Amino acid sequence: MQIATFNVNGIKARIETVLDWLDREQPDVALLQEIKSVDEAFPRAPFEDRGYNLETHGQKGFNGVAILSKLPLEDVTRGLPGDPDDEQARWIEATVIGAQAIRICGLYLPNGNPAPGPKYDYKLGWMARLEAHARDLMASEDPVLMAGDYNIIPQDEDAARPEAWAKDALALPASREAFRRIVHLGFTEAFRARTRGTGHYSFWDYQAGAWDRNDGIRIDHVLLSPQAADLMTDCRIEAEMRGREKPSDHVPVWVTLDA
DNA sequence: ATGTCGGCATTGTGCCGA
Repeated sequence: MQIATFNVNGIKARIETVLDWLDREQPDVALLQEIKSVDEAFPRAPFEDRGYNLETHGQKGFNGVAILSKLPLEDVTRGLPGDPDDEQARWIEATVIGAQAIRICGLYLPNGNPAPGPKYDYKLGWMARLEAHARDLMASEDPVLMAGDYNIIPQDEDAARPEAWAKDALALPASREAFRRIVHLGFTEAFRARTRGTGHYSFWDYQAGAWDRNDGIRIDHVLLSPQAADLMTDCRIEAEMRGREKPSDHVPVWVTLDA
């Protein structure tokens, strides 16, 4: 089973890019972030015509997540538990029914800039809720995958110019600590389980020729519970997508599971 | 630090978020 996470930066602006990608790469499951669309305005038809089941959790203008799946989806839930007053659309989860059932979670973690400030407080609060929910998911002992735009640079090696991000919400010590607390519940960070070293990025700013200079950061991650990690046979970043026509500022990250 | 982009409110362009 091939699963990809992809921050598309606006589904309406990116529709041709995303459809070309689906036709070429044929993921079984795709988790999309920053759809920037309400559910009623999401262009469902071209995805359903290609045989994808589609579940969205959108809002007007910002944020928004979606799950595409060629396999059946069951028990879909929307919104990260822990704060009924949180109106930002950043979490969706569903069970994908393949050779074995996998709980798949798509997330768009808050950016948090500027830090310090209320946006950073919201980020850390959201991560505390994520930790609590991840603990519950881990306790299920089912195969669980949590993937998306984490807006976290886990280590200095995950940035071309770490010094430029030292005071940014994506790399501050408190951000990294919150990410590690989640990983340390027992999750495997899929990419780093297979690839070491510098130079591996999933985001390049649109500004200042960041792609041309390979001035990137790695902020899109896949976390696997032990039961899911045991199924992983590959994980890769599709960096070449950043050089295509009308790219998102993020590229897809893929995992292959023997399921 | 800022060389860009998407969406919104809104009809020409400035603001916000990233």
